Amino acid sequence: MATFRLPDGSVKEAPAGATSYQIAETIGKRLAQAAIAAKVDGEIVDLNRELPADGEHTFQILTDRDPEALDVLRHSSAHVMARAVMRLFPDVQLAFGPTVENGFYYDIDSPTPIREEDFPKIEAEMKKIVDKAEPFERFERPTAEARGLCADLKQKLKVEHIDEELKQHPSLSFYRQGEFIDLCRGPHIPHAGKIGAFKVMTIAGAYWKNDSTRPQLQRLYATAFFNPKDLESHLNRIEEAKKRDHRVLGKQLKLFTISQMVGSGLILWMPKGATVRGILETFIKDELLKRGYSPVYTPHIGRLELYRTSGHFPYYRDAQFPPMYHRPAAGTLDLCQYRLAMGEIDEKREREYIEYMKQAHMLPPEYVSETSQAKKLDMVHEFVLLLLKDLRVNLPEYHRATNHQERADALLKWLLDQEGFLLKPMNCPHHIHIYKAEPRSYRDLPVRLAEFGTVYRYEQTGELNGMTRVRGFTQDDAHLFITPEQVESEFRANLEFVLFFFRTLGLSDYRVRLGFRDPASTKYVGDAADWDTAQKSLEAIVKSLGMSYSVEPGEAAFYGPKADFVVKDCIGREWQLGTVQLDYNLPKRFELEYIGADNKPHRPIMIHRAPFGSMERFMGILIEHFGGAFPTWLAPEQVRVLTVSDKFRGYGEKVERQLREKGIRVTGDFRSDKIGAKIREAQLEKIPYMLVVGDKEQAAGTVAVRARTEGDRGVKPIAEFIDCIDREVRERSLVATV
RNA sequence: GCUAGCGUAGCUCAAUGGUAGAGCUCCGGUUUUGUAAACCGGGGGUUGUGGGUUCAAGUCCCUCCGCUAGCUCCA
Repeated sequence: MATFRLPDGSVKEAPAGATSYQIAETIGKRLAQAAIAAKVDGEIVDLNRELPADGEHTFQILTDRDPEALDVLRHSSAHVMARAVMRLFPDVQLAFGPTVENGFYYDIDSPTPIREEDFPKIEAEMKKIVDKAEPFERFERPTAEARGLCADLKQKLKVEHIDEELKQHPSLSFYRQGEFIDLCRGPHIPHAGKIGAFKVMTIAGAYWKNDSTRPQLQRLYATAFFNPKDLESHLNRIEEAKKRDHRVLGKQLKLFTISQMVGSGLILWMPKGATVRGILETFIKDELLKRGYSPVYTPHIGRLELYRTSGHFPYYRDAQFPPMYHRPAAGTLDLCQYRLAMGEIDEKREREYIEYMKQAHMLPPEYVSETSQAKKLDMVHEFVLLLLKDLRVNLPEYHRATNHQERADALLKWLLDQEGFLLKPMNCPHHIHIYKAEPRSYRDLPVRLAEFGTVYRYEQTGELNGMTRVRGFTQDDAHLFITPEQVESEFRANLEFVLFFFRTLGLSDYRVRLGFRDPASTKYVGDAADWDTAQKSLEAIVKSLGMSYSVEPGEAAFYGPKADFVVKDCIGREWQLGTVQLDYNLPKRFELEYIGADNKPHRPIMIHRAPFGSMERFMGILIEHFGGAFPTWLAPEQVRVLTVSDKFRGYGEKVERQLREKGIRVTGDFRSDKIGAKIREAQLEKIPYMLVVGDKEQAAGTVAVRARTEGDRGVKPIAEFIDCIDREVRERSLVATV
């Protein structure tokens, strides 16, 4: 006999073999009918799973009112969708079908591709399944037998998954629903009839096991709810959110544009967007000066050698605009040098190199088809010989070299003489050279160098997205050079700095991510001890600030761990904004020093930080955050003067002039339109204040104030309105106060 | 980069394989107006690019470019 404690504190006893459903029945018939699943000792289980035979347990019946039940419903819906797809598409291979934030998906490999026009068919088939309300039945098989069952069902991906990851389990569970059997951990709803509403949303590609070297499957996204009303309101919410899209508002409100001619991912800030950005930049600059930062300016390009030293060029070669060399041949030889220097590489790196060569339009087919690494390197070598001859480059050291590494070295030596330049992908190497420009004493530290630094990265075409993912952007960047004792206070100050900005702008919906090193990956530089030190102090600081955060291995920068502030856009995608990064590695690479109190040289530690991240991305998120309706202190146009008829133009101009003299961003609409039309236009342009002037106002020297959010605010003397709006701006108020 | 979808006037969208059209914007005029759209007229297009099929292509097929969603990547 086991005892189960319910949420209300009451206790139920159940004999061995009893199920959650049976307990629900003892509580009430209606509850049993409404039950979706049960939660036993914190774990969600099927209603008809056998409960523990003895001991004391916590127990809860989940109904459609529990958010966790919705997750169970959606998981079951994924099975229903897969079942429908299998009926409609022959020889379908199933991969994974988990739930996600607002629904679920199933990864599918089908010889005939699924397309959007197939959705109605799939939904109709799903409806048939839901209407039949067949139960989900769980059964277990020893792992070897389970593998056999998957093989019998011709589910190759499931077999592969068992072989790769599930082998160590003694047995595996399946769920059967009618003719459909799926390897699955569960839990599930009792029967398909519980699915009240569903909709297939989109189809997209997704790599098997999220690995770009594996085959690409089709990911079918859908959502499901307990009742149709919830689905409807979910779809409405999506529609509403889309209206906040910064790409739509940016166009409507003339904040920014992107021209194909200028280039993809390159933002053209229009006057209104530039005004908002300028205000934000001034705001940051003022705050930085208060906090002991020194402004610097550095150029947009730098010598390639600089980025070879920092590691940025070799690490992110394929994500950069191609290097600039005076000699066209140098670019080609650079690629060959890169390959020779890598030597024999694994399949994954080879694939990356091939991708990069494709990008450079320099890929001989025989290189791709060649399987031997040694022969590939020989081919590159032959190609170099050809180039050197054709281009009349005299390189005796290359010819004397006896192996590919020596050849790579000889080429590199030549390349370094060629004075290649790179559009800067990062500001840090430049700032480092300002630090290095003079001897530093421990008394000078921290040195805090700040710059709105514009950087360029060649992002993959599929990644480009409005202002949030671009190829040229300006970071509100700064680099701090500090002693080990200063790590904690400086890091803490920076996190507080980011929080201050977010608070000022009313950004409260963010999460903090601690990006740590993935010990299994080779992409990181520096020794493990430095990393451990850095990661431990970082986590301790974040913890002491009382911030909630998640530690994510593999999310670190290649030179150090970081704390990122992550926000969501209007369609739920996450973007990294502010970031604070701890770096023990670049100071080593650049041999940075300061003279300590002991009169001996010491190595400083660096902090990279950008509270906004990039002006472009931040602006994009801010547009969505405010729905394009900026608070008065940020609004590109704060006030519009509207004349009731153009008889009052003279007075309107006087009001406009008085406001402009006080630094208020104001325009006048003196056209011969009706006042209603002018108001409508100003409302649509999301201007915080409209001042209506006509007969009465002209006579009394007043303005009739209309706030965008509040409507008519009554008549005020001009001077009083100026005082009010002035205060609102100085206080950086997020709401209208006039 | 990959998978799927989409590219028609400055913007939002129409147009069975058969003469490219509407609303807004813009320009000219009339109107002189009191808190979310006054009226009349006009301009505007090699239907993203290049090729193909056809008596005939915005529409069907191929190429490239761009955009959208997702995946991979993200210093």
